[in-house]
Amino acid sequence: MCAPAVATMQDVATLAGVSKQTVSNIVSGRSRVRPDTEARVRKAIDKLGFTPNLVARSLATGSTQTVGLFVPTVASPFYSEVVEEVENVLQAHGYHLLLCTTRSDGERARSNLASLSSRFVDALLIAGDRDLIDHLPLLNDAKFPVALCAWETDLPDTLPVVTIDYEHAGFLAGRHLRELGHTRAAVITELPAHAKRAEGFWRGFSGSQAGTDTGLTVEAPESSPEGGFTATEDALEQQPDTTAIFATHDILALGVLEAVRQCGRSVPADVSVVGLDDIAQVGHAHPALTTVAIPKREMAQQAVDLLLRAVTERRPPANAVSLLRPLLIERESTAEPAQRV
Amino acid sequence: MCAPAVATMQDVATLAGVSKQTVSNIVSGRSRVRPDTEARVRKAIDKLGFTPNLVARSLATGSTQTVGLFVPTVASPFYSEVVEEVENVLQAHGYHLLLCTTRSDGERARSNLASLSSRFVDALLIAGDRDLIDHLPLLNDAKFPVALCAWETDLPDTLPVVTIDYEHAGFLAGRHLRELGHTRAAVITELPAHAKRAEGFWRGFSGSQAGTDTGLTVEAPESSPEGGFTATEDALEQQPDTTAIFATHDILALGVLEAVRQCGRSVPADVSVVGLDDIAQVGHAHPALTTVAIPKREMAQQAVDLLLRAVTERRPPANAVSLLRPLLIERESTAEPAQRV
DNA sequence: CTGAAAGCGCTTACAG
DNA sequence: CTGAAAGCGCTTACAG
Repeated sequence: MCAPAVATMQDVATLAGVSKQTVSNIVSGRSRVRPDTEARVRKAIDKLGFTPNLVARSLATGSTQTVGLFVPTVASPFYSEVVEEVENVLQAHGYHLLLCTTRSDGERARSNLASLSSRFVDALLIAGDRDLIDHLPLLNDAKFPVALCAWETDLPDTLPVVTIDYEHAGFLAGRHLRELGHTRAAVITELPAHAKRAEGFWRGFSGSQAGTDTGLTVEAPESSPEGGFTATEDALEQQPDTTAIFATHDILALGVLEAVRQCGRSVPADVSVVGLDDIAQVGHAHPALTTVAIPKREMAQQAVDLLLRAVTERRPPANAVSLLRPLLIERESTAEPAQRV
Repeated sequence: MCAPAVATMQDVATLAGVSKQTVSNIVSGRSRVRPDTEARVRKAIDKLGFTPNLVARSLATGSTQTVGLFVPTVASPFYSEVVEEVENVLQAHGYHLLLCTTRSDGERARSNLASLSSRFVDALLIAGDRDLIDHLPLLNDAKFPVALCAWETDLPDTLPVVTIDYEHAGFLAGRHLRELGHTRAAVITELPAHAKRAEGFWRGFSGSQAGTDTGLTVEAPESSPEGGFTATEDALEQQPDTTAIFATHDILALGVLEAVRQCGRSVPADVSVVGLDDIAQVGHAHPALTTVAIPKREMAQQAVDLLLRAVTERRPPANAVSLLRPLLIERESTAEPAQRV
């Protein structure tokens, strides 16, 4: 069970009376072999319970069929969806996933990075910008392709990145609310992480009459429904005539919904609410949340493709930034503002 | 950047004018080396940007310093916490995490299992029982130690398992509600997965007078707050005098809280609610949820320790089942039943 | 304290 | 279609 005499290719070969190269050919399905020889070899494989040693194969081929993924955490709907999408794409290409969660711990990130940098993965994808940003230079002499995704602030210019046009995401939310007729909005946000989303929102919300004072921005004390709740209470107190709220993340929006209700107003009759991300649960919220969806699947797809292409073509990936366009999903939390009397 | 001439130990050795074994000794810090030699070698290492090839090392040592983890999904608070705990323990021991999410896809699980079974990981931990159960026999001739955790139904007897005493978890919830004075309860659950939790609950709730008809059990249509919501509406309709509800998972309990409120009753004044798991968010629910905490950290710790001990001692792990005791966390969602007039 | 040899288990050209 | 050789880049005894 543990390690007592594992069969090797050589064992199979001698049992079948052929050379180990023939066994290799059969196992990898690379070159044609006489049917009777193949049958003999397969029988020997079964008998010995032989399974090729992937480490030896990796050393010989120079490929581990594994890609590393760094995410800040997996305990958040956004990143857990990213992880699953990345794994899907990897799997489709026959690759495995080595996962590192950095947990807002720069030192931990650094040491993980260092230990992976030894040809242990064929490529590395880094999602989210919180923890690794200071250690990015380490990556400059990585021995495999590296790419960034879900990157919102401070794009480094030495690495390819596949991310979202977060400013446009905010813009879509703002334009939607303006088009519905809202004129007084509040943005519930996390700064500085979500600065672009907020900027985009105001650009979309003020429309042609840029610079107009059309509302206020409140920072959530934490990235959770509670954070959104508290910030919304603040916002509604400071600006009682608010009819539209944009939360820069769905997680926050969940708390916004609750706070609005708690203040005795209803969504969307009194206040419209828009989120951002489209995490699974907001479709079931009460009311179902209108949100700007982040195309995580496409992002994962594109990032992994980029990386794997570089791996198979043995060249560095093109150093480009690819910005995916988000999409507004209209559900039940937005409507025209009530006629004030 | 990609693969053009990576420095090897031999390169370092010739540059420093020593043999590669000396370099190996220095890199692995294994045996003492003359300070001036070491200095020369370190200089060569820096100059060449040498970093040892972990794959080659693995082939030579027979260890990849990687353990595989199977979970059904990472998009659930329970499993994402398990993943993070496992990674914590692994990291503390200098191991990496290879993650596979099975996504309720038996075939996917099987193929992942097959491809890992080739000495690619030093050990394998399987959490949750939904997807892999049919393929467990494959593991009997795995070439590395395997263990199960977070296993609730149908314990296989060929593999060691570290899990929770789920029946006791239910018992604690039931006893707590009985001790508060409740006599009419409802259990919101997922069957058959959570059967033990429900059984334990009724055992604890009925106390000495076993067999008494003290309430009803309703199955949630899905594993989500909405599932809990719907099931609670049913329960309250079928049994209007319910004063206590046990949800067999916190996720369900979130919906229970909402449904009770929606029905015009309040928690805990009219109805007490107890969950199970203690996922991060329920501490912030309104009201904060009383729940039976699953010691995930201890579970991860014990499972990984078991596995790594087997790895280092080169023997199969003891084939035992270890049942961790959950703990009742009293918060604000439970109280004595109101005096009915 | 340092070096020459053998080996980990595969694969990749290259001959027959 | 099959086999003998060399090599992937380390480490592990074993000599000096």
